[in-house]
Amino acid sequence: MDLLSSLNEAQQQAVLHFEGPALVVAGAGSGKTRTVVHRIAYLLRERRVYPGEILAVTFTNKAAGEMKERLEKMVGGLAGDLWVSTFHSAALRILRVYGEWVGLKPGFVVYDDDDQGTLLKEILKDLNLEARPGQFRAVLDRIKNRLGGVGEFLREAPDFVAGVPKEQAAEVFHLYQKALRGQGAVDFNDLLLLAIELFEEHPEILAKVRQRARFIHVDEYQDTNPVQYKLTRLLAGEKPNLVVVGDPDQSIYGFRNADINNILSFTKDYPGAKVFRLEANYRSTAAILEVANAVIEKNTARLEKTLRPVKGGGEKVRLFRAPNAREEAAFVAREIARRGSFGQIAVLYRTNAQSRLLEEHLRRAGIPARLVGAVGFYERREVKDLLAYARVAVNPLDTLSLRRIVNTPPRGIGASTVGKLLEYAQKQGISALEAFRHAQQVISRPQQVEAFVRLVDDLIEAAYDTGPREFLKRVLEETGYLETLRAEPDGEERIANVEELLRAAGDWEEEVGGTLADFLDTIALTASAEEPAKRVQDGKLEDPEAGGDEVTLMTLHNAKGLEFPVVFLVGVEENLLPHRNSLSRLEDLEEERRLFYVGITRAQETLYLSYAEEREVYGKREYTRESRFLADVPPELLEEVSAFGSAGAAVVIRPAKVEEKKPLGAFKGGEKVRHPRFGQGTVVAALGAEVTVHFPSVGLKKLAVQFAGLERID
DNA sequence: GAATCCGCAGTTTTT
DNA sequence: CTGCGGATTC
Repeated sequence: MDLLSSLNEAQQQAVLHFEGPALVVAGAGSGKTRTVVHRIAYLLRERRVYPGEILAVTFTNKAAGEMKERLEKMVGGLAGDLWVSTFHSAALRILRVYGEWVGLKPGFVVYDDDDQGTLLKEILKDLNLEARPGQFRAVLDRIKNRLGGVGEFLREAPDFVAGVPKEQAAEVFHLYQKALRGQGAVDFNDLLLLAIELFEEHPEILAKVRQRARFIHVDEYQDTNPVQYKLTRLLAGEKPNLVVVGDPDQSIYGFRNADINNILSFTKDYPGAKVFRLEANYRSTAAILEVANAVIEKNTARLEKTLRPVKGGGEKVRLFRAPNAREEAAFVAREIARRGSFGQIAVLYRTNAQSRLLEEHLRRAGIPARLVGAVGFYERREVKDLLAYARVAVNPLDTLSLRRIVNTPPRGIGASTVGKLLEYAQKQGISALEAFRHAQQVISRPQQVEAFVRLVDDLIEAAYDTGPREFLKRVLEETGYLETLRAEPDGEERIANVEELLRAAGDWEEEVGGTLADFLDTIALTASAEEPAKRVQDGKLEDPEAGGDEVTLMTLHNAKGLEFPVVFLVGVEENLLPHRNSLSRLEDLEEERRLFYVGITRAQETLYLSYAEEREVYGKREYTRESRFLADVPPELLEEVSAFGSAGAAVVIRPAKVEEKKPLGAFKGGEKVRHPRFGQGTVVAALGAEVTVHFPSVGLKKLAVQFAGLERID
């Protein structure tokens, strides 16, 4: 297959880039992944680069999987040796090999946000600090995500953070780190920080890894944080063959310390970097793109870029003003019912809390829907309980997990017993499990604890030679956990979740394979958005692949990178989009605007915007008004619809003819044409009455369709 | 030690 | 409104 012929001029240029740094500014729907995949194939085929020298970093495991799949299709078996991974997975993989060089214990586990929160809460409680754990986690993340560490934090933070003096916050941070390491655990941020530490202290290891990453691609570069930036720099080295791909207009993870400046100043950070701009948009109609462009133009933190439609014309954007959130949801359900073909439709919102009403109305209307990434599957209590058994078996030092399972299901080992045993552990300087072994010296009725220790020892033994599925089944058998669940109010659903976990474990064994410890690693690095989606119809978890014709519900953040023929973007109102917590700072407001932009650019054909003038927040009624961002939508591209009308179909209040404001003529991107003077060429983009054509003879030309006298060649 | 009840805080987004 | 933690009761 020809690597270039199916690409437009800008994409080709990017693909042909060989050595040195390059920035690919890839607008929404501009064929970004395609370009990266083709470039890798080009390196392999035309430049004779070994697959074992190429690293591609993506933002999610899902994206990594998709890229790998596409590469396999293009280059076949060679793809097996490529390194395609997220930052975190890559770091973990390195630390599994070299972790001991930076003080990690062999079986260390990765704590997720939940565990991080639990640990933090305990420390705060021990110190009698009245701080909000939620806020405190943000502080912790900040310290860990911005390189400067505690020193910088103490220098630059205000005197009080999360309700406590910053010196005390720093103390909590130290205790937290100590507790983590003490039980052989690392958190998400540690993965990257320790990788950096490893590289800086052991240049020989860095040199080795660099061999494996002579050509580096970083996708979604606009979402990298300072730590990831540093890691990239280290890997790229003195002579960086580094291609970063991204779109500052889609930078929406600032709250997680992603720094949009990483992409904005790439050409300064990497002198001599080439810049390629992918602006031809293959996804959306001209109308939708014009709206998107008009909205994002208002931002200041940008790289100049305008999306150019390949598709023509299109319907106007529809706006529905609902008297309240209930009516808004009802409108969405009615419109969807009217349209049919649910699989093409997505409903996007700013906050997860908004999904509830929508779910309810869709269910009532009998519309099948799937909820992406809401209540994390791996965050459910019953799932975490079972996995805690696995974690203890793999890493007996994991006290957090040990405490979780010690009385789950209830086996007569209550809080006071555990308290005594932990105190003993502390005093003796031994691990919690060791203290459990000495139960008869500590408590008066040690039988239950002794039985529990036997169970744990059995499981530790089993963990050596048992796959995840069988291991989990064994836990169920030996603990009688299922029976306990059955007695609970929503036991049936919980049991279904347990079954789903077993199924997931079985699938993993088939598709990936490995030890129980590997399985835990996979789970730790899987984001909720990548999990099996939740079916709204029956409330149970099912295989997302199994379904087909379902409406997709998700947050704007989760929608990045996806596209749908029909998109409903709901809650376009003040305090929600932009969110109330983002109103005071300009940077935050701009990020909210980018979120709006991301939402708009998900739509291929039809875009609905809606908001509610009244909405219940925490059961309290609140009044709101339309989002300030709506003012930036060109009025002539907006069409207001009403809920009233026969059969409940949306009725256009101000019917305006859907004029083809920018007729595209007959040309489409990729088509071959002949020009009277320039000869044969390929259409790169068609924007309104103007087409951009690449001619081998003279390069890129912008031509007016009307006058150019272009002829299509078949 | 376990079960039940009450009060209050929390929801912005997540690798 | 929900879910969690703490207090109260069995």
